[in-house]
Amino acid sequence: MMQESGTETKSNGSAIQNGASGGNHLLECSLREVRSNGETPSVEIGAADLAHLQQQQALQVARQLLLQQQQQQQQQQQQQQQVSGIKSPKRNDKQPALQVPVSVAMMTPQVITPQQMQQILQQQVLTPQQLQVLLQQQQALMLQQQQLQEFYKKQQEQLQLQLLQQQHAGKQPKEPQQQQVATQQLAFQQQLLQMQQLQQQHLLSLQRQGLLTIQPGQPTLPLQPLAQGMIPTELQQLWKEVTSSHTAEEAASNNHSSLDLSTTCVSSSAPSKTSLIINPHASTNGQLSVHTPKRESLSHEEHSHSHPLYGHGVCKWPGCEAVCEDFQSFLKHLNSEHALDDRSTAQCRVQMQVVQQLELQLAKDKERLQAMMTHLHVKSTEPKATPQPLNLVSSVTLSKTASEASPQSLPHTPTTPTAPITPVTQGPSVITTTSMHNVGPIRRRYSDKYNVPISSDIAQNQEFYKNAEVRPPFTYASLIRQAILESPEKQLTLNEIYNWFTRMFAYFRRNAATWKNAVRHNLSLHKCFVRVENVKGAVWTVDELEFQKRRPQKISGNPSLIKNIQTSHTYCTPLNAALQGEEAALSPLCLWKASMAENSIPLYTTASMGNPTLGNLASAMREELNGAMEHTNSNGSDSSPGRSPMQAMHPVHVKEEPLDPDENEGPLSLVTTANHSPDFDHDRDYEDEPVNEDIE
DNA sequence: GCCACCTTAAACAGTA
DNA sequence: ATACTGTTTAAGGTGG
Repeated sequence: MMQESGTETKSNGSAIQNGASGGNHLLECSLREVRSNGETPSVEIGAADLAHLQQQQALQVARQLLLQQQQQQQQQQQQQQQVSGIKSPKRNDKQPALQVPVSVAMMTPQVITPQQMQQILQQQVLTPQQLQVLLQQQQALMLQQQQLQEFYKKQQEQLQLQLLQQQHAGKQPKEPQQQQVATQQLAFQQQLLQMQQLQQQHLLSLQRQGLLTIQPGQPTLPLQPLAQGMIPTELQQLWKEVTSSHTAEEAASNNHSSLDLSTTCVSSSAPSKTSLIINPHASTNGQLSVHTPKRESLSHEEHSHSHPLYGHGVCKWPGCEAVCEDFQSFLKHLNSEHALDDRSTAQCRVQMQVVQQLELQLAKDKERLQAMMTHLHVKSTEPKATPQPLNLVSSVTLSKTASEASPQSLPHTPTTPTAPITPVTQGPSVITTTSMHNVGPIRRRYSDKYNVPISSDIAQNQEFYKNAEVRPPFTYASLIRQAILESPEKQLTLNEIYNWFTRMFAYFRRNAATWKNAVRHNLSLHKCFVRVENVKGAVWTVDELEFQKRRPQKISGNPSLIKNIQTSHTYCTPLNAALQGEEAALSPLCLWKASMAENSIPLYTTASMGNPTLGNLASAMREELNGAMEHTNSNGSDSSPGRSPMQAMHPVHVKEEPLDPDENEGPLSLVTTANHSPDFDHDRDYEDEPVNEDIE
């Protein structure tokens, strides 16, 4: 799955700036983690996930160990104190001369930085097991160092106390004792140095193995001076950035447990003065504001149903997962366990890093998409030297059915023309949005042969339509019919139809007045839609007979029918025609398939393969394409997943038995009668929803 | 260029 | 008065 080549090393320009120097060890760890992000190559999400998971597991174990060891250390220290008989309430500040200068680097666990870890991940040379081992090694090193640090600090403290006591006790000769302690500390420092060397060796060995590449300008070990504490304004800025993150990214990031690398750092250090000035409220609501970038003034209740940190009775704070029975207890938990402290702040930073990585990933995929589109555009236009628009869709000779698919929407879709919100959406959208090049007519019609059953298309591309503001390649009539048929009662009120549109298609969440008007217009115009007075008002049903009427007629009346008959069964489902009704519509998938088939464009197998969803999409496309090619001119059953067996039927006119159309789940009994053109009802042309689908 | 189909816009009426 | 529902007409775009 991990396909990143690691060639992308562009900096994301981390917003976090290096603080001057604050000496806050706690924040240092976390800050460093975050800052390293600046040079961090983006990593496939899959890899990141893996890393997060493994890190979390390792950290959990590490924390437990750390706790135990800390306790042991305390016991040891107590014993030592008892032996030396030293005790004093006061602390160090006073004896700078005796303080052993410990470099910041020494105080900072020099484990592999996230950045380095990412590099490793990017190399894709490690198996999950290897990663696990690495992580464990890192954790172990971290632990050791932490222990040493703890011990060292205590030693220093002890030294101070001794000195103080001696001072108080009179001017007795203190040299011996001091020297003793100093020696002790010296030895300890040496231990720390050894530890560092050990870690360095570890890193070097990794490097030698090619698992880790250290960037030239970057010091490996004593990592760059850690960012010290941040000033409030910086923190607030960070908060802003965090809370203004893209929704999709947030959703994604919420699913990622943070690296939580800072936790261990935090646990061992004293409270820092950098502790933020952001009030706890802000911190808790800060994430809420993700969706409602407003402020804390909003009551918790308002968010009770959408709090990003609460779901399924569990606290979603990275690495927490505490069970909270209700929202109130969750709030309690949030304010107590995740109040504004160093730890929470550090975790937040890590989360920021996660988000930034996701953003990078998104940017990369967008770029890739652009490149693909550019490439395909050139290919489809240049070689053929056809006046056809770059539009993939249009580049194919499409018949009217699918025709309207693209274009108009472009102007209509204000959102990024390039990128659908989700990766999944990108597939289809790519096709429909190719028009972003603004070349060619806005509207195109697709060939009937590419007809795809609306139901299967919608089912297959449901997520896409829900998330991408791409106009579905179906006529209003088809969509309305689909909405009605999907309902349990096979009948819907106008409002319910509206709701279906908005629920199923992101595109119809805008310009409501326009498309609602169109819906009403279609309901009134087409005979196939029957208004039925109900107890609670009027509902709309579909007269399948009427609906199916026209298609055959069309076919019969149109010279191109014959051709369509052959081709249509290739792509479309007769059943669809019968059951689903408008099969004429072209799904993005089909469009793409069609374009690829006709343009001899290699099957899409790469780009998004790293993404499961895209991978599925791609495979689905391949499947469809293959099916299309194989079944051309054959009545063979259509095996593509989205289609029902009926779809394989010959696309001739399907006649329904005199059954109540409304009760039909599909054309109950279908009788294929070779075209019966006779009854073409010209009066209501619109009823032929047949084939025109528009895509914007 | 014509025709058919579809979309969009708008006017209008009835009803809650 | 307003909003919603439903009908109808007109205009424009697109493909056959």
